[in-house]
Parts: sequence; structure tokens; C-alpha cells
Amino acid sequence: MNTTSIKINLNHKAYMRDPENTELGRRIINESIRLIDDLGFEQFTFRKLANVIGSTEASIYRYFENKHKLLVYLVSWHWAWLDHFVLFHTNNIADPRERLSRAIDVITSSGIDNPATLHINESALHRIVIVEASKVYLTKEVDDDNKDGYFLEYKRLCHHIAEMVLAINPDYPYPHALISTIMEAAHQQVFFAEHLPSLTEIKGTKRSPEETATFLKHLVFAAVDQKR
Amino acid sequence: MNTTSIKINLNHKAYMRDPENTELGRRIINESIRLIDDLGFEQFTFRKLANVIGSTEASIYRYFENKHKLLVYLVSWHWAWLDHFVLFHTNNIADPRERLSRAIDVITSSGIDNPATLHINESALHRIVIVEASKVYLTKEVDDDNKDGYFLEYKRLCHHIAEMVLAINPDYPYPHALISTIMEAAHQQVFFAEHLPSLTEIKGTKRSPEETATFLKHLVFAAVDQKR
DNA sequence: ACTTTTATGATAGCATTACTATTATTAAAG
DNA sequence: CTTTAATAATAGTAATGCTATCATAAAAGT
Repeated sequence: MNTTSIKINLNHKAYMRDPENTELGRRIINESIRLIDDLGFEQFTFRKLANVIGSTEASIYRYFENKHKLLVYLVSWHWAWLDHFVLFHTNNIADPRERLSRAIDVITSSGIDNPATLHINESALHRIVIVEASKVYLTKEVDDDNKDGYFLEYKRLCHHIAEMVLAINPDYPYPHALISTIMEAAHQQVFFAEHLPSLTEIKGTKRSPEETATFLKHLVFAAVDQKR
Repeated sequence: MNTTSIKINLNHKAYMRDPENTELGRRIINESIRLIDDLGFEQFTFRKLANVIGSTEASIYRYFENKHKLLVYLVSWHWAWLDHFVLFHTNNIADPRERLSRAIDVITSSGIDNPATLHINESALHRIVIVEASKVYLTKEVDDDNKDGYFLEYKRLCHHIAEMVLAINPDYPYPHALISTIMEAAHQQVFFAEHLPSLTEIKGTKRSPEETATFLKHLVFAAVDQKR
């Protein structure tokens, strides 16, 4: 298996025209990641994006209906990429505890860039996901967006890791709740460490993802191994 | 102690003029809760609020610099109120496990209305907090807002519950990380149960807060009791 | 080669949002 | 009974979130 041949496929169309297929599309993705990382999603606009890529608002609107759909696309891409990475790193590992441990390492690790998708800066995308990912579903349109399949990549990753939990303890009653909780915590704790340090023991350093992984493994294995 | 004499005091000024002191101020709070619950924070505007309370945008701007600060105010008020409620329900309980268990019940419980603060619809506010609370800190201005004390109520509640964890197990290394994780999960799981049910075993019914409390107690006591 | 389609760019415009400023009116305080 | 303070009424402005039109260039089909 050659990692340079990876193509991330999404299970929905948050876009109107597939941005992976054109030069302009790839520039939209590439530069929007840069700009959202820079300005935050609230301050990010298609007008500003058009300016930095030397194109026009109207052209960007031909790819994405609005900036929310663009965020959905970016976040979904990240989840699909992480799901792939979890699979890759747990492949051929027999011990279910080791598999789960590695999965937690992957979901907390800061972005690992993929040489096959040069137009995606996965490190910057990971920073975006930490701050903005929950905004894709915390809206009034969540049920419509869910019907359109916008959260399938997130759910699939959650389900894959929940299956590892069940492989360790088939009687654990909350595998999905546990994993969705720690998937969210994986971001929150890193954010808290940097910005609201009194909410966590994790230190706001370069190593906060690893420290967060240690905390989450404590938590998950305690829950899964619990005598009832 | 008479519960009808409670006055929630915030440790910061997200407002320009204290809305508790005037009739218009109380109407702003009261109706903004209704309207945000109804429209979601993104669609909520001061213009729409001014229309429903029969006042003007300019008048509302004399109380709150912008809608983000109003949300900060509402969410802080909720945390201060919950902190008070946790104190109330754990007061005079000697057993630290029982104290922690009751604290978890309080943070997951849907809003309990306070007869002393009739202008606050705590049930609607609780629904707002579930969906919108994380948006108060997931911004580029988080560090400035933190300096202004906007998250003190949240941090204090987290710290109070973390102390209960330490009372049970003084060696547990992540009390604040654990509690901030479950405070966030208390909202997420209820939201997932209703809108993204494949992410959790909690069922999207009226009883989802109680079910979430059961899950969180499992998790917290497993972590705290863990043999290391 | 030559039409037809498709993608982008250039330009304009428009309703809504997020404010700020000005002045008038009314009610409370001194 | 007059000064102050709070609200209302009105207007205006820059930015946002779009949509529409038309020209042009490049790619695809015949």
C-alpha cells in the first residue's frame, strides 16, 4: 500500500462543484484553511478569501453555497483523513487494548501532513478543527445537515473506535457515548491548556496533545475495565 | 436560608449597564433568552430583539456592546446559578462520593426555574447553554475575554466539583481535566441524543439528562477509583 | 477548424447586519 | 422646578452575504 495514492472521498456534497478537480478549487481549499486558521471562522469571509487568491466572490460561490458548507467540507475531510489514519495505525495489531491506545494517539495527535494531498495543510486544518469543528453541528440546521450526510465521517470514526471498546469489554454499556466524549475532549483539553489553563491539568505546551492522550487513555481504560 | 432572596452576582461586566436594574434591561434578558432559544444564536440579531420588545437597537446597545457579550452574560449567569445550586444540593452531605454524585445530577439536570429571578427562564436558558455555551470561548478573542473575567463562573464551578474528586481520591492526577470534560459532555450527550443519535447510547427523550448523568457517574467514578 | 459548452473573471447591485450619531421626549433626582 | 439620566425616533454608514449579468478564454465535441 502506497500512502502517496490516498484520495479522501467524502460521503456527501457539502460543495456544489468538487474543489479537488480544479486548480481554483484547490486554491480555495488551501487558502481558506490558511485564512480561517488566521482570522477565525467568524471573521473569515468569501470576500477576503477571494482577495487573497486573486479571484472573485462569485467564483467561490460556484464551489460552496456559503462559508458554513466550506467548513463542513474541511472538517469532514479531516475526520475522513483521521479515520483512514486510525485504520492505518491499528492495522494488523491483534491486541484490542493496543488498538484502542493507538486510536487515541491518532485522534489527539496534531495534524500529520499527507504528501498526496499537498493542497491540504493538515496541521493548520487540525488547529481549525480544534476551535471550529463543533460549530458545524451546533446550529439550528443540524437535522437537515445530518440528513444530507454531513456528519457521516465523524460518526464512522466514532463507530470504529467504539468497536475497539467493545472488543475489550463487550458488556460496556456506553461505547459510543464514551468515544464521542473523548473525541470532543481531545480538542477541548488542548484548547483549555492553551487558553483556559485552570480548567485542566494539561499544560499548554507543544506536548499538550500527548499529555491529553495520556489523560484520555487513563479515562477510557478506567471506564472500560470497570467492575460493575 | 430563603431561596427567594437569591441574587446571582457575576464577577465581570459583560454588560455596559446592568440589565438587572431596569425594566428595559430585564426585558432584554428575558426576551433574548426566548429569541435565541427560538432562532439560534447565528440568526439572532439586536434588530429582531428590539422589535419583539418594542424598543430600538440603539437602546439595546446601551446595555450590551454586541450580541456576543450578551451571550457571555447569559451563559455566565447560568454557570453562577448552577454553582449556587451545586452548593445548595451538596451542603451538609458528608460523604464525598454522594456529593460528587449530586453535583453530576445538577450539571446534567435541565433548568430549574428560580422564583426569585422571574425574568430568567432557566429552562430555555439551559437549552441555549447546551447549544451555544462553547461559542463563548471558541473565538479569536478568548484570551482577551479571559482577562476580562468572562469565564470565572465556569472555572469556579469546575473547581468546586474538582475538589470533590480530590476529596475522594487525593492522588487522582486530572481532577480539573476530568470535570471540564464531563461538564462539556453533559451538554454534548444530550445534544447528540436528540440530533446525532448514532454518537451515543443515550436516548433522545425527556429523560436524556438523567441517562447522561448515569453515564457520567459511571465514567467519573471509574476514573477516580482506578487502581494505578 | 469551428462551434458549443464550461469555467472563470469583471462588475454591479441589493437586502441584511452590525453598528454609531443626533436629536427629541419623558421620567426621576436633586 | 430644573438638571440629569434613560429611552425613543430617526438616520446613516461600512461590511456581510449573497445574486445576476455579461464578457472572455479555454476545453471538449464534431
